[in-house]
Amino acid sequence: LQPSTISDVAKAAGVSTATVSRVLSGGSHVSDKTRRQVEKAANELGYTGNAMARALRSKHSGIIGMIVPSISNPFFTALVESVEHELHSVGKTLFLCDSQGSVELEAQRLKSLQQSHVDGIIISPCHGIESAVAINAVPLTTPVVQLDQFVLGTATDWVGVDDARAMEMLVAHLAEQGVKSAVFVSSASTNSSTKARLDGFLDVAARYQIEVRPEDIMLGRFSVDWGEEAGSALAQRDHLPDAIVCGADIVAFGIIRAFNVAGIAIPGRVKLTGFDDVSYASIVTPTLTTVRQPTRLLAAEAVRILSHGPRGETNAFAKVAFAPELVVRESTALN
Amino acid sequence: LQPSTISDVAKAAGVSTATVSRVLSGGSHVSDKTRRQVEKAANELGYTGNAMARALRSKHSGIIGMIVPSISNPFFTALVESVEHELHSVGKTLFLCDSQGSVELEAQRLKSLQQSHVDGIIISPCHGIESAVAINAVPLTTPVVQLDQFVLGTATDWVGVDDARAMEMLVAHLAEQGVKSAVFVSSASTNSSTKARLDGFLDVAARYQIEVRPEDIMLGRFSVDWGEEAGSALAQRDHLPDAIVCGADIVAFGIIRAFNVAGIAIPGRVKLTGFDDVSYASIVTPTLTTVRQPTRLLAAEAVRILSHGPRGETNAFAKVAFAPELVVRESTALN
DNA sequence: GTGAAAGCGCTAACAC
DNA sequence: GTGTTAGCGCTTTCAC
Repeated sequence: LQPSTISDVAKAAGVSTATVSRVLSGGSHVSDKTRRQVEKAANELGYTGNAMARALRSKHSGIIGMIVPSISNPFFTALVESVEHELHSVGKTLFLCDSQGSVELEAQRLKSLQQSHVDGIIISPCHGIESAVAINAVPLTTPVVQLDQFVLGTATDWVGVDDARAMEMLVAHLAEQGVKSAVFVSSASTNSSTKARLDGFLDVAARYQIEVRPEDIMLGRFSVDWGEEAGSALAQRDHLPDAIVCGADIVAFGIIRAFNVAGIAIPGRVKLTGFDDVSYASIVTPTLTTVRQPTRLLAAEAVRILSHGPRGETNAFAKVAFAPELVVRESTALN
Repeated sequence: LQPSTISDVAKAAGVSTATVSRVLSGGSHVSDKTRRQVEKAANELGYTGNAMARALRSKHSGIIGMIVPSISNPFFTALVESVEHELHSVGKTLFLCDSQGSVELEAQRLKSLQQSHVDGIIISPCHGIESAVAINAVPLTTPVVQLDQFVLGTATDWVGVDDARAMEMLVAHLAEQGVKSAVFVSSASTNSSTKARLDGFLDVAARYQIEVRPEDIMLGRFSVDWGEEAGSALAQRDHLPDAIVCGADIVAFGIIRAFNVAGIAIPGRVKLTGFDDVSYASIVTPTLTTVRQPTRLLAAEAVRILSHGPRGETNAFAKVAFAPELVVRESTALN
């Protein structure tokens, strides 16, 4: 009833445990005959191996830990799927953690990954500043790569998207559609993505002479609920802006919901844009104009970086920004 | 640079490793003085512990493995979140795997969990029949609970929702709205959820004298794409049914998309229902009438069952079916 | 090509 | 209360 061990197999095959180990792990320097004996014995005993014992001894577990702020945000879901897929193709497995947007939980997860001696960590930090302590507490022996957000005052590789470029494309498109004033709705500006997108937005808006007043910058959380809240507030206003630019698709979904209730037509009265191009962006009504993050590429690059193992002291950290892609849909159509 | 071990701490605190172990794990039978010494030493050395060594020795890892067919299906996302939350509250951690709807991948994941010697497995099987071999291959020492779907010919606990009851509520509601004919769109009937829902649907439809012809049962996959495909096919028909009943919300989303394109009004021309009540059900247009699965309760029960540890040979397996809840929204409104 | 032996870091008996 | 000892199941020198 107890799972069989390597020595059970050794005994059954009439060889030493060392030989069994050799056969089972790549198996160089073993005669074909012993190999077959061992494989037969292993099969008959239903030997599966003990990953912990192996990891304890060999110092690597084949496990990559990943921490995201919210698995229910479809952007992160897609990211996780891509990472999982990518890891699988290099024979590694994923240990997924959700920090629920909490710095404390995030620190806890990070520590737990550390204790599990994972071979590397991919983290989408939940806070652009406060996540620093936890991230810096990870020993340098464990390679870490930040995905999406980059935390100030940390020293790790980073993979993300070129936010400035994305806003450039988005705002240029809006200007083309005749937009003269816009509102920006996103998470708190302590989020590095929001910060970069907001900076880019303001910059490009100014260049296109699109009006953005101080009260037109509405910062809350990356959630449908916050979008809905902001949307309701906007619906109360005496006059609406020409466009609403959101820092994430899920925020835009909230706006759609609020405007549905308020009876405000999109894109008729207001144009709307998102960010990420999650799958639901093409399902909601109206379908959402947004900027696509190349999640496959992001994931592949993050995994590639981790595979290089712990880095030397000297070489600089990688900062890889992928080009986003503008996806025009109904929510910014001309009236 | 190397992470410090228990013997480093022992040395620093001037005690034996056994004492350090006692302090660090609950710590009964230690004097306050030594406890403080040990804690001080551990802190100064930044001791974190090695989960693998502990698990190897103590025979339990504190890790629960979970396998779902598709993490991007928001129903499973919600389930995962709930399970994660529930596990966290009992001090366990989650090892999440995505089988991508593939029986082979599922078997592989299951084996990998087994090798990792997880304390228990929560699985939403991807196939109502073919998943059996892999599930039955799990040693009886590892408690397994099936969530959502139940695989024929397996002997484990199960937690899910009362599908028959759900269809009863749904169809009764449709009948009330004057529906006289309906189409059923879901995954392949080898999926036990689809099977139960379809059986229930046909049963109740007959009772309410709602017409369902053989070609009105459209079985594909649990995905938005399949919904869209089925929706397009329906849109071509000479005359539409009064209602479309979907086996999952995401399938209904596909129908919405297809009907949007085809210019068929919901609920004006056709009424539409989903199943699960994922968060997007209240975001799409029209908002979706559906049946809510109590994911919190499902997760809590699954975790509760696992916490009881491996079961005795004698006692029967639990089959816990929670009551669903009808959620009426725009997609079934009277014209 | 194969075996013997020494641990990886930790916990659980068992002494004292 | 605390230390000593013996492994958990595996990999990896180092002999032969």
